[in-house]
Amino acid sequence: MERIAEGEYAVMEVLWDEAPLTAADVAARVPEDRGWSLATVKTMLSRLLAKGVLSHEEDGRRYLYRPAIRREDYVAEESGRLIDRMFGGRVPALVAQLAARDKLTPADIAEIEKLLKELKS
Amino acid sequence: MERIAEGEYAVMEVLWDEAPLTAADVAARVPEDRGWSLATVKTMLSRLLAKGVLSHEEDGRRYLYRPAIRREDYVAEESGRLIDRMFGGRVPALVAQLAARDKLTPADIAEIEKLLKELKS
DNA sequence: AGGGATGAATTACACATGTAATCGACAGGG
DNA sequence: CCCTGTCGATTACATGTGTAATTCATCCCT
Repeated sequence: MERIAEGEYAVMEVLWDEAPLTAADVAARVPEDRGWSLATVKTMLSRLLAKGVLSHEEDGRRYLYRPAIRREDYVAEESGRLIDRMFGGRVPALVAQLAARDKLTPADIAEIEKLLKELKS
Repeated sequence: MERIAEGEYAVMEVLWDEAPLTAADVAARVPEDRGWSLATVKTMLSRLLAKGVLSHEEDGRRYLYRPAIRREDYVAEESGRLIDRMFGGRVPALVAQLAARDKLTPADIAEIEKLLKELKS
C-alpha cells in the first residue's frame, strides 16, 4: 500500500468519514486550520487517486471520490511501521514508553486492562 | 524539536547506540540493507547537525558526532504524534487496534498487564 | 617533498510534498 | 447563444529527502 503523506491523510480522513463526496465537498469538510484552498484539495485528491488509495466515479461533469482502502488497514500499517522502527516491533515497549511519560490516565489503564482480559477469553 | 526523516533516523539510531563516532564509524554501523555510501551518510550527518539534533566536536581534522537529543524524547514525540493523528489521542484505541489485528501475543498481553498493574501501585 | 588517502563542505539531481494558479472544456442562466 | 462560473487537468514552485559526486584542504607514507 502506498504511503500517504501527512496532508493527504487529512483528506482521507474526510472521505473515511463520509463518502462519496465531490472535491468541493471534501474541501468544505477539511479542518479549518489547514487553511487550504480548493485548488490545494484538488491536488491532494489527484495525488491520492494516483496512489490508488482513492477511487472516483463520474457524476456528470464532476467526480465523486471515495476511499479505495480501509481506514483500519492503513492505520494498522502505519502503527506497525512505527512500532517496528521505534520499539523493535515490541508492543510492550511502546506501552512502557507511554507509561513512563504519563500518557496513560487511570481510565486508559482500566480500559486497556478490560480489553486485554477480553482478549484472553 | 525538528522532525527527523526516515533515513536520517537510521543514523540517529547508530549514534544513540554508541557515541561519539566519526562519520566513517557511523557509516560502518548503519544497517547493511540501506546500502549507503559514505558520502550519503555524511550528507545525513550534516542535515542532522543543521536540524540541531546532533552536535559535533572537532577531533583533529575530523568531527566526532553525538546525539543532541535523547532517544526517549524523540520516540515519545513521534508516538504521541501518531496516536493523536490516527487514534484521536486515545491510547486504548491504539491497543484495541493492535488486538484486533492479532498483533498481541499472549506474552505481550501478560507483559502489558504486568506493566499496568505496577503503574497502579 | 610529492602523491595518494581522507575529511568536511559544496553542489547535484530526482522524486515527494505543501501549496497553489492557470487552462481549456462545458453547463446553466439570462 | 453567449457569459460566467465550475470542473478536472496541467503546470508551477519552494522545501524536504534520498542518494550521491565533486572539490578543496590536509595528513601520512614513501
